[in-house]
Formats: sequence, structure tokens, C-alpha cells
Amino acid sequence: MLESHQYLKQFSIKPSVQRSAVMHFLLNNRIHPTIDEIYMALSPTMPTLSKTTVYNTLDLFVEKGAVRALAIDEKNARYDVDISAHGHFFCKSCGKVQDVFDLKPHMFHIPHSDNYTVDSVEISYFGICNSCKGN
Amino acid sequence: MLESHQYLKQFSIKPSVQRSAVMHFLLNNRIHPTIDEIYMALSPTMPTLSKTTVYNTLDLFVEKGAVRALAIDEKNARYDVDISAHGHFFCKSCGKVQDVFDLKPHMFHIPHSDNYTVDSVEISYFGICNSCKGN
DNA sequence: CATTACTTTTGTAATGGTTTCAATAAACTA
DNA sequence: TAGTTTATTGAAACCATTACAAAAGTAATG
Repeated sequence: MLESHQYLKQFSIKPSVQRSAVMHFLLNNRIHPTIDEIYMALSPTMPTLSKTTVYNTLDLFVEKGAVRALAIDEKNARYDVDISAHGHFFCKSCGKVQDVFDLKPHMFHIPHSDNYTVDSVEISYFGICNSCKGN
Repeated sequence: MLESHQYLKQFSIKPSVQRSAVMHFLLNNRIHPTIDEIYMALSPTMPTLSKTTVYNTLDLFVEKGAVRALAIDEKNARYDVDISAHGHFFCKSCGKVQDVFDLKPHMFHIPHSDNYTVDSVEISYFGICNSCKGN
């Protein structure tokens, strides 16, 4: 919890109780959670927490660059505290997201174009995870 | 319209009037449209068209492999008739999607893992397009 | 043709993630 | 402390998508 407090400061985010709790959860649960998963995980020990606060908090984290929002899941927004260059795998059956680390760095290079200016890259893989295979 | 008819058959899709109209639109408007854009474009000349039909049709097209659904836009599902290996650019300001063709083929290679089986890849770039630059 | 079975389309209603907004609470400033 | 700003909260609105059942269209049978 203290770490989360410090961690937020590194991204010039004023660390409130709620923000620290959300960041603490993200740092210790690298599951690319949805808003609802974060809310459900925290509300037992933080009964007054509002889901709107979770939305606001994640928006702020993304804006400050502390967290990356993933477009991989059509149904829900997903968030990743690991802002290093890596890809993701999305299981079309269970909806879980896994990291894909063994990608060559040059895959994350920004392409140049006269039509637009790129500021981020997302490499996503879709398929079925082993837990769902027999299903 | 005749072409669309034939095109659908190549993917073993029974070509109804509605399906041909949707495919015709997709083949002639490579704008990665949303369901609503397709519906709005067709409803003037096809007043009885239901938006549910557009949803059903696109689901079918994707299932048959005639069209690719893109996860790039958090707000709306987007569809691409070009099923060749290429990436996409999403303008965070206007929401338009552009093709990114000049990518090395190996970027679309399927990674191997003990945890999952990949069946598709999506390479997405985010930023601001030139039309929005001055905005 | 006429009947039946099957597929597709349609429109309405429900669902559910996200956003809006105004009120309350907390943190900061002088 | 009073005043000001910032953060949190909860309810309501929004809107893309889904579910579902009725209607229309198409194909098959005799």
C-alpha cells in the first residue's frame, strides 16, 4: 500500500486512499482487470467505494501514463500496469487476457505516415487458452 | 451488386438481398464501418432494413471468414472486408480507422505458447490523424 | 399448386458497460 | 477557521449490443 503511494507519485498522481487502493490492486494482480473486477475486489474492504471513482481513477492513471488501457476486449475496457512493450493474448472463450512477452522489440516501432502521427502500438493475439481447450 | 452476390458464395454464404447489400457496401466503402454506419448508409434505399439484420449479417460474415471484426475501437465494433495481413491506425480524435499496409509479413506470424492457441493477430496503432491535427 | 418445414428478417424490449451530473466530502490555502 | 479547490459518491441517462418472438420469405414435398 505504501509502495502504491510512492508509485503514484512517480507519475505525478496525487495519492488518495482510493487511488492507492486501485493502484495496489493493479500492481499485485496482473490480470488486466476490467473496471468491474477492480470494483468487486476492493468494495468488500472499502464499502463506500463508488464505481464512478474506479472509472475516474483509471482514466486519470491512463492520462498520466501510469497504466495502459487495452482495446483487446470488445466487451469491457481492460487495464495493464505493465507499460513496457509487450503484446497480449485474448481467449475468446473465457475472456482472460495474458501477456505475450517474447516479441521482438522492433515490432513495437512506430510507423511513419503523412496521414497521421502514432503515439502507441497494440499487438493483440486471439484464440483459445488451454484451460478452455477441453470445453 | 452482382459481384457481392458472387463474393458471398465464395465464402459459402447464402446471398439474400440484405446480405448482398451489406457486402456491396463493405466492398465499395473501405472505411472499416461501424454497424450504425452500415445501417445508416443502406436504410435510405432499403427502408425496411432492420439494424438487427445488420448485426446478424456481420456476425455471419465474420463467422464465415468473409469479414474481419476489429477490436481497435472501444466504442463500436468495426468491420473490414480486407482479410489480408495488415494493420490499422485509429485516430483518437475523430475515431476514423485507416489501413496500415507497409508492415513486414513476419509481424503477423503466430506466436507459439504452451498456454494457448492463437488463430488471429491484430496490430493497432493509435494517435491523431492529420485532419484532426489542427484541432 | 398447396402444405409444410426451414431460414431469414424485423421490431421491440432488455441488458449492461460507460458517462453525465449534481451533491457531498475531503484536502488544501490564506 | 473560513474559503476554495479537488475528489468521491450515487443516481440517472446514454447507447451499443443482445435476446426474443412474430412475421415474411424461401425451399422441399407430395
